[in-house]
Amino acid sequence: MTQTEAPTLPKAYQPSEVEGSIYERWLAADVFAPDGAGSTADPELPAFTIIQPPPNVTGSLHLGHAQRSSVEDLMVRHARMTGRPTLFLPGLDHASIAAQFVLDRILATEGESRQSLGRERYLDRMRRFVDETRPIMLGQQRRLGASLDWGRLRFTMDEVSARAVRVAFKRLYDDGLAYRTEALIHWCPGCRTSVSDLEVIPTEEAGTLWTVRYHLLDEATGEPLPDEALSVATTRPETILGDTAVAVHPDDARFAALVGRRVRIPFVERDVPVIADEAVDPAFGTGAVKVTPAHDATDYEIGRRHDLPFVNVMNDDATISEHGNGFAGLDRYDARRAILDGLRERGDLVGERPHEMLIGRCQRSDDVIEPRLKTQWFVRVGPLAEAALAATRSGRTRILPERFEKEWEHWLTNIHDWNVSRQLWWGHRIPAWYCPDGHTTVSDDAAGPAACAACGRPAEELVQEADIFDTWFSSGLWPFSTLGWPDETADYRRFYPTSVMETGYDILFFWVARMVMLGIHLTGREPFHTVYLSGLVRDPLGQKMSKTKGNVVDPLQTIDDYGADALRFALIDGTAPGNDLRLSPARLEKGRNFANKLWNAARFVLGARPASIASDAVRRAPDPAHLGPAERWLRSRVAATIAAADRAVEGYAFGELTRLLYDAIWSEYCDWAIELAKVRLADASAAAAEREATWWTLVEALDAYLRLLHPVMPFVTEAIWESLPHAEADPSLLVVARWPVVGGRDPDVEGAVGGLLELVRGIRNARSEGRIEARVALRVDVAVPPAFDVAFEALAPAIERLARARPLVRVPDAGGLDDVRGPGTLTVLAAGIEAVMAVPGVGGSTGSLERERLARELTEAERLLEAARARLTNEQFLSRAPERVVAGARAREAELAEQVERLRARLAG
RNA sequence: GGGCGGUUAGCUCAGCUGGUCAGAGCGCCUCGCUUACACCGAGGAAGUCGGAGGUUCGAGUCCUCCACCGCCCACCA
Repeated sequence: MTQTEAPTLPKAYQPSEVEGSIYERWLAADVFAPDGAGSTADPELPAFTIIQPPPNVTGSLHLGHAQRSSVEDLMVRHARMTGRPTLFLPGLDHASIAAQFVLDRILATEGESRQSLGRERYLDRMRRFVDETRPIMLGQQRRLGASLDWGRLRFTMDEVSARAVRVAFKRLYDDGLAYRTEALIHWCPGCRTSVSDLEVIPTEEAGTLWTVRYHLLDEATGEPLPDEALSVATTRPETILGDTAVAVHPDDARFAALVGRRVRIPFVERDVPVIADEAVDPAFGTGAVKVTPAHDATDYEIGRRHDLPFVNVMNDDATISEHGNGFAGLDRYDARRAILDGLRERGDLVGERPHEMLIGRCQRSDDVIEPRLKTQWFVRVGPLAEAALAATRSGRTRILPERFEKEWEHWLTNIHDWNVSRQLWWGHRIPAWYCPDGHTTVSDDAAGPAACAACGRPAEELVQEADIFDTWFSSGLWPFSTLGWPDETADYRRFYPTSVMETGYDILFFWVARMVMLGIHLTGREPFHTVYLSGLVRDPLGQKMSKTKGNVVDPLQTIDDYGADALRFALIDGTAPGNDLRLSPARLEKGRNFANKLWNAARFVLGARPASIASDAVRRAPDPAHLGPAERWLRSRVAATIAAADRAVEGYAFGELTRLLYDAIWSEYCDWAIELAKVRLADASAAAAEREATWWTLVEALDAYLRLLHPVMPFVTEAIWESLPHAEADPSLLVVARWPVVGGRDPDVEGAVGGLLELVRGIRNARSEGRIEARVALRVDVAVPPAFDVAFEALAPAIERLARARPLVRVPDAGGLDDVRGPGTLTVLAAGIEAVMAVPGVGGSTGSLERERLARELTEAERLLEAARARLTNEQFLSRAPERVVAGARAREAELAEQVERLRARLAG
């Protein structure tokens, strides 16, 4: 008996049947935590910490999460296998505005609302809600196989984060980097809160540009002159109610005489000055601009320069305020219509034309944003941005792909102060207290300050700020707040600064920039050394996935259909950092098929175990004394693959990593190594030691490939590894096994065996072109050059089988082939090996076929040879190209020359 | 109005610092003897690497310009 019993593994890999239990086994073994019971980390090695964007607590897993988690998990699994202590910390973000948006919609279906519940009841409701949604996201990450350290699960609204937020804010305040002031902010009437610059999406829309006449005042009487007026252009007539000046360019001769005079603003009957300001573009509209300092950014600046009054004409709900006289209470757009009607009646609406413009819309609600004057907390970002820029410029923080560093530069050099106040409820309340005398006390004490810091009034008389922080404020502390900061905890000392921050490029500014700015200021160190930006996952047509388009792919369904490994593979294979990815069924199928291929290769190997090796044998290296050329070839190729995989991982070239493993496993291991091994394993005449060496070589290579592929496809590799013999030093789970070490290469063997494989390919090719039935074995005579001698002798049986060349006859040299060459033969040339295949039954008809084929090959070879010679006759090339390149070219030339010579001889003969 | 990216086989995309890099998967065409795998095997056809210049001994790979497509940033009312 040479074979053991058939393996019990099913014929096709069934991800759904193994993934769940494997994840459970990892958890039970406690291998994800750097200090877990099953960890095999070497505490002497530097820690590797990866920062994952904490998903929204109320969300569910989408492909963006899946992609990021796949990449993050790849990195952390690789690091773990190298023996480094790794930290991959799971977390959830309270996502204040997004969460409120979700809850408000639910409340609406229940006939309730934020307002009807009130702050406390609303927050209670929210806490219950997130308790329900929390497990969803966490469970989904497990389905993907993310090796997160669940024991360190954190939430941006937990007490540790809350404390970090308070301490961070107080530090900023004490350092003069947080201040409260009345300023123009972006107001979203739909969300009833201010939003940051980044949350305003400029949207192209067809608007209208109206031209309005403002009547100049009679300088003597102070009354408006019916016939003397100044025309201004506006796209927002309702802001007329807040106008406190009209501005013209200082050099504009048309209006020079009017500067200093006054006009009357209609409806509010306010008299305002005509002023000169550089900000006015004389070429646009009428050249004169109405100035509404409380509702427009440019006007705000003009207002500050000229000390104009700021009249706020809009309420929180975008209705006109009490300053809008007769229009008070009207919705902004109703007011617009009413004002236009009024202007028409007065005869002061003198122009109206369509106007393409950019309107700011709320990222969340899509409502039109209104610039408004409001008292808010701001973070002074100038010095923080400087430090963040210094981090990237010095290389202490690196952004991948590098091109994003330019955007980073541009954004940080033009950054405005960050409005951190939100008029929402779900979030961290700003720890500022106001006393009746107008003093502000910022405290990092959970209980609040004991007294006003300025006047000592007791706590009872102080009122806490009602606003909460922008959700990104707490997210910005994530790399260190999760490690216990501001305390110098063991985790903080061990894992901070972190290693890699991975996220989508769409939140580079929202989040990454804030983490770097806050991290440097608060901890004195860059929070991570590398920012790896992923591209966005799109649908097969390249469109962004969105619920409204209905093209959203549910990762869980995909995992059900294809397996988590296939999804992970699909999200990584063939991608480059920062490049978007179109996810199609074809990509998923490639991943699934790959997993299946690997599975079946393993089934073969397990089933091919020589009977002389016990089923529970401890893995050992193949006996060098019994290695044949095929085995040496495989070991050398594995070494090459490990080296290439190392390079890919070091270069964050994960798309390259999968490509190369796919090739190595499918096109080398399965297509050739296994096929070669089959022959030797089945050879009853071979010594048991030889069969064992062959098998152990297969096992060794498979083991290495499983390790290399594990970070990408953790489930199927773990499942296979479980059945494979392990070495004494191996742990029982692949997840904590060691990343393979590059072994020695053997160029001679790679060349010799590679040449023979090419011969097989050549024979197959000739058979195919000769339309020879697959089942027919043909005699092949081969002239084997000395370099292939040993390999040929050992692999002749394999060549017979793989090329269906039977008998395979060796002749002393190429000349010997002439004896067998004839009308019924085909000639094959491969890597310096020449063979003649007999084609019985075809008879003389091979002649034209043969000539045709050889002529084609000759033409191609001559073309290449000509090009090679052209290079070598070029003086410039010889003198300027490096030695290595010239030598390569010479070798190439010689090789081609020989090939051409042979082909010519064959054609002549 | 600035800035960035993309344009490589029918489709989706790799090609790192210029010298076997013209590749992969899918699709297509032929054929399937061989108990690991039809989620498979063997063979094949298919691209003047968007266009035009330039640098270089040598350019998908660097520079300039142009054409489409996409993205980011921007206070023209």
